[in-house]
Amino acid sequence: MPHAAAATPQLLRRVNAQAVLRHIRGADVATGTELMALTGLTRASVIAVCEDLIGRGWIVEQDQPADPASPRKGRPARRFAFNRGAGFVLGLDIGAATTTAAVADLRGTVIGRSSGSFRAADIPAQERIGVVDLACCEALEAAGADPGRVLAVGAGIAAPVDRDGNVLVTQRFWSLFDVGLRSALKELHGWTVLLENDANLAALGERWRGSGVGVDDLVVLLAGERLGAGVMESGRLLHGRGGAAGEMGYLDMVEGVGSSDGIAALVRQWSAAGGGPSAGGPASAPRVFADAAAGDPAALAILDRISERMARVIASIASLINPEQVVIGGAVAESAGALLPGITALLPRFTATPPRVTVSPLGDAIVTAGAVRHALDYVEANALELALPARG
Amino acid sequence: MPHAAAATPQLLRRVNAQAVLRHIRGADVATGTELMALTGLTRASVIAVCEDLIGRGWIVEQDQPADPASPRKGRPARRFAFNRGAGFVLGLDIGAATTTAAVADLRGTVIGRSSGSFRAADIPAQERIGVVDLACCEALEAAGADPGRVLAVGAGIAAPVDRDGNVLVTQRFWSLFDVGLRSALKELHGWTVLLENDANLAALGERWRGSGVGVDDLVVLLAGERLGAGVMESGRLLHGRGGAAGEMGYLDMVEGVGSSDGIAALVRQWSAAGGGPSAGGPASAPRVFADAAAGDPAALAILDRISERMARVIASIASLINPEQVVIGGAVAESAGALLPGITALLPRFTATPPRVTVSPLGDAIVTAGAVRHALDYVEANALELALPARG
DNA sequence: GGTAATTTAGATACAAGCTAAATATATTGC
DNA sequence: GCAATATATTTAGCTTGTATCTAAATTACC
Repeated sequence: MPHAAAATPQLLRRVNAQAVLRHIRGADVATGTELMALTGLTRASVIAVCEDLIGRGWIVEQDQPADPASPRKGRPARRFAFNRGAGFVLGLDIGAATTTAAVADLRGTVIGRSSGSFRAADIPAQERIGVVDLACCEALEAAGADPGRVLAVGAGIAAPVDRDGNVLVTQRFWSLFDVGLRSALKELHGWTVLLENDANLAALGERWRGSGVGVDDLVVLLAGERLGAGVMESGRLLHGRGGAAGEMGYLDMVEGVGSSDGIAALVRQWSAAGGGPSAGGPASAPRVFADAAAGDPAALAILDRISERMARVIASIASLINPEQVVIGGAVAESAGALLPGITALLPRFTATPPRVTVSPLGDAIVTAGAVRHALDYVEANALELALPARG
Repeated sequence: MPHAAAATPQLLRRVNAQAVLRHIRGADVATGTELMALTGLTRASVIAVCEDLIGRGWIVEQDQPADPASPRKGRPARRFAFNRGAGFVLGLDIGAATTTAAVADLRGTVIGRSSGSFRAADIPAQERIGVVDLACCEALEAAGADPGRVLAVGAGIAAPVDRDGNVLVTQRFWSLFDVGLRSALKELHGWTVLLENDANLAALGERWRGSGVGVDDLVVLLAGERLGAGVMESGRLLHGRGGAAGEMGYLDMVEGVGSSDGIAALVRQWSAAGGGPSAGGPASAPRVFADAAAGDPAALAILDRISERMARVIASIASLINPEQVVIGGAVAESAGALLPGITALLPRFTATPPRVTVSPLGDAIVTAGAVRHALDYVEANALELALPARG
């Protein structure tokens, strides 16, 4: 049996340092007195902790601001600021056809971005990894960030990933890809890669900087090339046994209707109508919506039909998970706004606990935003264990 | 802003005492050396912690066993044992028609049980509370347990309860009942009542002492008077925004089929066929199963139909939550065994991640078992904050 | 411009809890 | 009875915390 780590005095420092760091991170700059109030520690302890954190590189002591704007009495306080440039994180959105990499500082501000496309669907894993690596390096270059200062990489893929960040072997394609990707980036740059399902990352992103800020029970529908849901309950991502929570590809059949009438079909239909990423047909989404606004019965019927399907899916989620809010994101999001009133109106007919329904404002960046957040979560949780590379 | 409790040296003792107590609870009796190995602490600390726990009444020092069966060399070790009689917990199953109370010691062994019925559906809350209180007192009497030594009361009701143990005001009937129940039991006996949804408690019970032991991603379908699901993900109960997670009453409509064909109808149909609690019609469940076994086409058709409905419900859960196992419990459980092969065979057609499906072995006690576990969880989590009443 | 008031910083004394190492105690085996 | 063995207890020292007192730096005021 493994040791249950004994609580030694050092644990106290770690706990208190985490608390202090969390507050400084949230407040941009903090004084000892503020930290005393926030943490409940004495001044002596707060100062000791801050000195510790300065030594580790996580915070820096700021000069006194020469601004007469805030003239306060008494001896000026030492000002401790979060060192947002102590390192960087990468957020990756690895799709079937393209990959996007985003570089962010430790506050999550994106300071570099780059995309790359895969030449074909059946290229060898080595080439795929090369495209991803190139996107990462280009994004770092654009940000002026040293690859050696990347503390973690969050990566979203369109496959189930369990809560330990592993892809099931049964997912043959992604499995091979992943094994190679993770070890390749580790060997090339020494990076730690944290894999997650793309819909789960979308949920993280939406709760962080989307329309679900502060919502603990949140579901994000990521509809585009495929349909997946990222489910957060009590502020935590749900994975299920094999990471397949929210994989609704098969819901079609469950609905008891022919699969040609199900969700996947809905997305296809929508896409064919110009709402999806591969738009271009004569019946474009804008035209359908315009026609509907003008009162065209055929266009209205299409919208009604789509709204009802969406409402049924959301109601099914509401009955099982009871989220406070459901966000529609992904490629279909830009067209989804017009459907909201219809969906919202239908929901009470299908569920006793209808959630608020919104459309994601994050657009294409929904997965990379979540990937950045995922990497930051890891860095923040392990801050005191991670050694910051010395400033070059 | 509230103080984030500062980590003081006392926290160490609390953490280590919890760890030691947890191990002693699991091992029945432990020596200092064993605890050193399990916790990673030094002997001095382990002994100090144990002395502390003895003083608080949670553990007792056992006499040396005069058994030559285990003749060991060296100085005999002090033997610390969990004081399972330091207090008691109550587990309540509060149904629409009846209430059952179970008394258990701190190991969860049920040592007393009693039930009571409500005279009618519309009796005043005061009378309802009286029935519940009487069942509690009778169960305690049967167990020979002093009501003053009850440390917590877990109570399951057939309504949504949020993760703080509160019933939504919109649930008018249960809301009134609960407010009265909680304060009444507090005033009468000083008990702390922990409310939970009955299906959620069924999940706790099933993971504790049912067919889901050790399963972290578990769903329990509680089918009887109504249909509800208790969902555990990563070993935690899911509540959702208002505690309505798993309330599948409305799934009928979502399935896109007439509600007369849905789940509630399934349960009604099953019940009418004698599978439910209100059995008694001429077409009893045993007869249907017997006929089916004899090859009767009509009976076989009924079973097939029910199996397919069950499979669709479970598949819907599998697609959204991806549990490792689904347990069928409640009044229909006794008849459900015969359906398992059919359900299991159908599942792969409806979901890519079919869970293992089993039938609960807990019978009527499924909710009280979970209620006891719920109360024990509370007691164990707050052991060092709870003052044990002095031995009478 | 000196002085009081105010606010923060730093230093000292002490308490809680843990480790480590030396010493004491109780039992078995010969 | 004595060695071997396993456990218990004691003592010194480390880390981290609190509490309290004194020092420093700035503003406000006369």
